Amino acid sequence: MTDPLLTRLAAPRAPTDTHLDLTDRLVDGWLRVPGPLGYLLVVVGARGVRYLRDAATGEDAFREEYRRRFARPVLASTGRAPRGLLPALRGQPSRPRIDLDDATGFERAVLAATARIPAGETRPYGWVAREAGRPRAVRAVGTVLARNPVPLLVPCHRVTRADGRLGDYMFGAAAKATLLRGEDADVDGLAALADRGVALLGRDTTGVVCLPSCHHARRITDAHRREFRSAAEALAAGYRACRDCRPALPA
DNA sequence: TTTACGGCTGACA
DNA sequence: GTGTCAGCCGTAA
Repeated sequence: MTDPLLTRLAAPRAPTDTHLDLTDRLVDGWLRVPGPLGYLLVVVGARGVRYLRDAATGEDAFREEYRRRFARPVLASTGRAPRGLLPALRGQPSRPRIDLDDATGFERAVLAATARIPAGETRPYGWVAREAGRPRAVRAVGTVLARNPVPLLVPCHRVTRADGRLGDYMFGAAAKATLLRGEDADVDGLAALADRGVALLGRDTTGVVCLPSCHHARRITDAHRREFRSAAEALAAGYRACRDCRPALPA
């Protein structure tokens, strides 16, 4: 019904980026900023953060990769980090502007769904696929997240395998665990549940079933916690899906 | 237009 | 418990 292009054209222009000088408004610029695991290289365009990678990549490789991927050059920025970027990288609830104009519709849907995963919680790839409106495109979700232009800002480290293992990560599986622990996720507890084949946790007083990392699940007392190995098992026991973490239950 | 390739998943040894 | 395989699907070349 509404043409996305028209929507964008009709949108009010972004406020002037006072932290950028004229050059930065014409050409994307990269800068080096501290991140949770070490320094990062970040490309900032006039519309927001466009690209972020580990500084260990090396500046030359970083610039080359950016040029190849976005078909445009990137210069060293003379500006400072845009508003909100540094706090967001420190884990504070800050939302720097992110420019995903080059992403496809599917990529944007995947990144948007991933961005909705609360800090300290995890969701399976299949959950992201469902939230993105392509429930069977699980593998494709992995492909999108593997090339997430703005990791950390779009928290792809919170997307894990369906069996409870953490799965792979752009910066390495160990970094994924470190980041999650830094958000106070109970990585070891979740792994222990997964090892026992527990896929969902229910609260018998409410009949609501959650993904194990859901903040509601963490508050279930031992006396009222009910463990389920599958969604079908929870459904058969009369439980309904938590409205926050939205585990997939068969219809 | 076609093909190959994954940060996956579920089923079955 | 672990290993393998086929199926899945959006992208890039």
